[in-house]
Amino acid sequence: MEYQEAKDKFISTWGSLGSLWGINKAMAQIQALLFISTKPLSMEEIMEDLKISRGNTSMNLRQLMDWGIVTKTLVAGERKEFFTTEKDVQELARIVAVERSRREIKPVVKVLDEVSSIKDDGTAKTKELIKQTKALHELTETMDVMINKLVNQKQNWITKSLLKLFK
Amino acid sequence: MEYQEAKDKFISTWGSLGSLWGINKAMAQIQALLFISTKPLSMEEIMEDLKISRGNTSMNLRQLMDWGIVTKTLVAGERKEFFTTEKDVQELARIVAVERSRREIKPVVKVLDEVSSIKDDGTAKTKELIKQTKALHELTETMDVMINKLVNQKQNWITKSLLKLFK
DNA sequence: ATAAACTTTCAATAATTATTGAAAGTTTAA
DNA sequence: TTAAACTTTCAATAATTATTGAAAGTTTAT
Repeated sequence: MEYQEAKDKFISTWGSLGSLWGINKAMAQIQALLFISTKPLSMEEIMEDLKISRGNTSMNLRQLMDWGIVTKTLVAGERKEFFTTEKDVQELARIVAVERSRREIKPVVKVLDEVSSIKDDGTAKTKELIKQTKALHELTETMDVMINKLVNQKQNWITKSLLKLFK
Repeated sequence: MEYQEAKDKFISTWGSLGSLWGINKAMAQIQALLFISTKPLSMEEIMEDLKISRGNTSMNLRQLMDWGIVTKTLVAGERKEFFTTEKDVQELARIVAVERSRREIKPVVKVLDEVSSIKDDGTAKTKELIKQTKALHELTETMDVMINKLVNQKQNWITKSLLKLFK
């Protein structure tokens, strides 16, 4: 496999994985492109390489910056903006985990808490709703705590966690 | 909040969470409905409760069965089929984790392995591609091992894991 | 065998989500 | 200032994904 083929394969795989995880394709592909780039890229270069429009590139770069995965970099002597992504995989994974916790898990925990706190009117169906959503609430909250715990180990968190689990 | 409102809120939240995670809305809603039901439900009842068509119900029930989350149950004296979902949250989480590992993570690990194994032609961009995809490969594989490790503790795996991590 | 009761399939359609591109907005250099 | 260089916004459109519903398929009881 040649460089170009490998590159395309990586970008497209990362893109479809992204959309499977609620991150849109272009966003994932831009990140992938920056991830394997040896230097910061301009909007122009990204558009050209991925064959996507200026508008699309602009919007998705913004989202990536909102996630804290991509940052603007100044390139000496250049007027236009250049972009880079976090290059350390562990730090990348940390950011993604924290963001997903904040955006997706926490709101669900809140709803589960509300739903499981309704007044028990004594009927079987109400009891079941309360019981099951309580269990789900507890699970989701535990998972969230776990993620945040894992992720706050900073240095080498994945390896450290793995070791603990294997004991 | 009354029973019906709480039920609707739970089902719709679970539904949108589902679509955020690459599971379609109807599929997640059917599972949610079964999860809080006090008895097995027929296709008829599911259709009616969620206001979705027969075809949609049939297809999504099949998917839920493929995932191993929903099972057909025979109800004495009834000809039609009835459905139930796994009611234990920890077991449910285990099944989902194993399935996602199989369906999503493993194929990506494979691609990353292929891409990171291309011949190093000495250019900077090839070196960078290899380096970064290798790092991603290692990360993804470690995470996959971690998930499978977590999940194979069977009994009370989440609590057990949390304890280990807190030490 | 037949027909009623039920489930599945799948082409057509609807709903949702992503993408474009050009106009509006902003920044910088001279 | 002004105008060129650049970025953002957003209504229109395209692409994708989900849903319907009716015909075809299957099972069961008689």
